[in-house]
Amino acid sequence: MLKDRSPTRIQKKNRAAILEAALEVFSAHGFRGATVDQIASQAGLSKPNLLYYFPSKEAMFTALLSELLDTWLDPMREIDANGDPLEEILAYVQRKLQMSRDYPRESRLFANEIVQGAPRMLEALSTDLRDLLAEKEAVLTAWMAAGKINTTHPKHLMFSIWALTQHYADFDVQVRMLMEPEDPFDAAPEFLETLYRRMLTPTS
Amino acid sequence: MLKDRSPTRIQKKNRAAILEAALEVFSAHGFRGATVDQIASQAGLSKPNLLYYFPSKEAMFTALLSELLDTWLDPMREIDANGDPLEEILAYVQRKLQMSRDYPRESRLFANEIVQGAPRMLEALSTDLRDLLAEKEAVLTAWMAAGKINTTHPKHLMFSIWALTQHYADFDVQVRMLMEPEDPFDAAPEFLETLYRRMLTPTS
DNA sequence: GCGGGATTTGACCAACTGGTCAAACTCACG
DNA sequence: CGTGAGTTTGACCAGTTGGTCAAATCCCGC
Repeated sequence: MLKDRSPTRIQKKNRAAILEAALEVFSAHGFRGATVDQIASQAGLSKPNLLYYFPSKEAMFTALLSELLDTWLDPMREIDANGDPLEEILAYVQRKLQMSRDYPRESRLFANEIVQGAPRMLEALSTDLRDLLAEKEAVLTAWMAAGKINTTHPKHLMFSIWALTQHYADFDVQVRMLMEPEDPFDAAPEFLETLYRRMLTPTS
Repeated sequence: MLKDRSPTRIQKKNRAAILEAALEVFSAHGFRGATVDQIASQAGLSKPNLLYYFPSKEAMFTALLSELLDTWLDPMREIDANGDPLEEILAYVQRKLQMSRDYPRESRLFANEIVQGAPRMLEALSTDLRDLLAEKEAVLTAWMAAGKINTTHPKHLMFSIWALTQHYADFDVQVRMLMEPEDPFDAAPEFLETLYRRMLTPTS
């Protein structure tokens, strides 16, 4: 039986290996489509051994989600209310795009879950994400009121950034198929910078 | 045994009921997550009866995809090379947004499939969608060359329209959760019109 | 090097799932 | 009507899946 003392060396290594394997499999097949056997073989462990470290498949999934959500929201946290408004937003867009390039599995994990109604994630989203969005929405609104950036609906502005950047990770196969042999990430940064610069530069 | 003569009244009704139920269930749970029993009970038929009309779960899914893909691409087909460039694009964005509002299940069906690598759809996409995109890309390029709209990467422009409009259907739960009690579709049309107007209006 | 907790696993189980099939039922039409 | 094709289904099957468990093995501090 696994006690909840401070984790041993082996526990740390195996839990990490399991979560890494779970990310690989869950992001590719969704919760229902993934099997514990797949995760086990991906992690190089036996199925009963996985269930020694996590009480259930569900527990692996939620552990993975809560471990990743924080990292996933970091680019938004870094938006600095005291920086130059337009440059702050453009930098946020680029950070988010970078996340799609570097961590597409994480993006697809969340996408899979939300498309299906986020049954296991809605609670986390409705606290962490909601609070963070409210905070940054206030920053955007202040910038708009001060005439630093063009006025628009701040929430839809944020949604648009998420949609555009995550699209390159979530719909990767489609985008790559339509762009081959080019790499979508070659032109995407410039495209998005141009788009948001034109969108937000104040028309004095 | 089901012959491939012209369909009887009953065949038409039941095939339609099955595909409607399949759309409901597949779009909510993905291919792997959906069960034939679920589809059967949603359609008000018995499981063996479904398998009388379709040889397998896979066949229901692919029948559904090929039936819907055409409709899904219609808004893009309607882009008129002889219309006013900016207005044509803005109208396309609105048609696509309307699709997300009126047919969110279709959007999520495709999203589910593409996020997971589009294993059963890549072939259709790589012919129908690829050809259509190539055609409309040429139109966009001509408009840009003629100075009718601002110059950007035409493929990324199309991707951005898909990403932004489908986001409201695919991530519906998240968007609604963050906007409640407002309806996202109230402000979305205006937001997207403003965005693409600013993005594409030629800077003479 | 040994004792006991930590870790690992083969064997197993019950539930579920896609699919089959023969028998029953229904319906259109002569 | 009656009859044969079209339609429906209860019972069933084999493979898969999440999860259990007792026994075996490993590993660390003494």
